[in-house]
Amino acid sequence: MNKCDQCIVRQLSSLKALNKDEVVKLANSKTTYKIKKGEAIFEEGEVTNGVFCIKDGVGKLSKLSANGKDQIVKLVQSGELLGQRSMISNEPANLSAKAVADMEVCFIPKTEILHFFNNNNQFSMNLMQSVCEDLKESENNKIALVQKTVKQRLAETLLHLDDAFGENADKTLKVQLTREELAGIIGTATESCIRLLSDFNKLGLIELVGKKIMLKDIRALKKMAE
Amino acid sequence: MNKCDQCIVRQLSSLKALNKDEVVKLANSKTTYKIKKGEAIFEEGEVTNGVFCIKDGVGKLSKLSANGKDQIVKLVQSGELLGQRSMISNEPANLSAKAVADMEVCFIPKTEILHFFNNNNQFSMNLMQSVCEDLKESENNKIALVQKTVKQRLAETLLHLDDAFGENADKTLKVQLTREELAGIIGTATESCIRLLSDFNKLGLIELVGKKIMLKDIRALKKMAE
DNA sequence: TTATAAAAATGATATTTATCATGTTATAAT
DNA sequence: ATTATAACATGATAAATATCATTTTTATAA
Repeated sequence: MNKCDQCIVRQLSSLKALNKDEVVKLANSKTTYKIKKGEAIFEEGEVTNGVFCIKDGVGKLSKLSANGKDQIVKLVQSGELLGQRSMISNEPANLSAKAVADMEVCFIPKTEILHFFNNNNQFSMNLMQSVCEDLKESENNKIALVQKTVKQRLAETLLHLDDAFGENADKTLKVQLTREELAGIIGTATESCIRLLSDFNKLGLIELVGKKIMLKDIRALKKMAE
Repeated sequence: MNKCDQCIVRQLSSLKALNKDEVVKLANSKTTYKIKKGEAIFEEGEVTNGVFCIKDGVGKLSKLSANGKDQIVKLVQSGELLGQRSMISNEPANLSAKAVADMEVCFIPKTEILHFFNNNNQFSMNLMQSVCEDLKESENNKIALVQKTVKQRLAETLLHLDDAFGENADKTLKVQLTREELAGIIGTATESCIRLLSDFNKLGLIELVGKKIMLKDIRALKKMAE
């Protein structure tokens, strides 16, 4: 009957622990809206007062550095929750969330989430595990960033994008990032990123179809990444 | 009466939310032991089945990389809990924990912690916030690692060590890391780390007292770090 | 105390990566 | 369609950092 019940976020996120009554409460308190590519869901430093469910699209969590570069911390996609950390820590957002592709999101007020957290052990456990998962990912990602060369990081990131977001019918990567954004993920200068993509192209590891990227030799990319 | 009640970990960590009865339960289930400098509390991949309270000493959380370097993710000190993440995620440890200085730790079995988690909302909230804090730190640290030069990272790290662990009577840093460990924190080659310390020394930013490090010009170090 | 190993230090050099300059191609607005 | 703008691309060069070699110093064990 109500829409939240069938929502992908409800199926994939911590919200799967909610019972029928709780889902009804959820559906009544949420607000849905659309975010165009390039627009922000929230900005670093903003008080969000709730979490965002990503129903559709792809977003990036990033932080602007002193030198003006936008470091991308994580890409998020449909099914995921956003803003859990700052809600729980009672702090303004540490990162900005912006749409990389057109998005549809729902906002759930903090009071609602905290109510579930305090009354549904499975939900609080799920939420906890999701933050723990983020922490583990962040730590491992950090190690990779420091210990691998830019070339290795690029190979690794391309494989991850393929794996996490899939491919279009023409075999190109579904998430379409600008070279600047890709550079922001691997933590390098845009020119360096472009140059390496060219190299990969010449080596037959990938194929550049306009701005799109097609992975041609996964095995070689994997070897390069490790 | 019981020792856990007055313990520094009980005062500083999530455990502060426990009531008297719970602390008694805690005291009865814990086991205390000592870890000598260099020894491991647990290793990457190990199933820990509980958390560790750090009563005394300093430890490092690190991960061995393919090229044989030990990347240090975080230093931990008395008052902190260790192994929360893998316990909650139900996974083997993602990182190794080793003593940088002689340590005294208590082990608390998982069943105990989970019981508190499910029956004490304040405790679960505290635990949650502590993981969230770790996540935020990890993300910010990651950004710093990628966007700052090795020189900036070294300056930043020295300031952080001074701030978080304090100084000896002779004004040298209290945590005594080898140059290799320091390099492992800032993510660089040991030689590069040593070379920069020499430079800092010549510039009057720090003074090298044997293997110990004394910060001489905090203001200049801060300027260098940003 | 002496032998031995580990840690720290420094030089020479190679490699990686960033920066600046400039050109090209694609995209969007008029 | 035409112009303006942003994204992509590539060359030349500089700067940062790693690697390898060697020496000095410090710690540790026989």
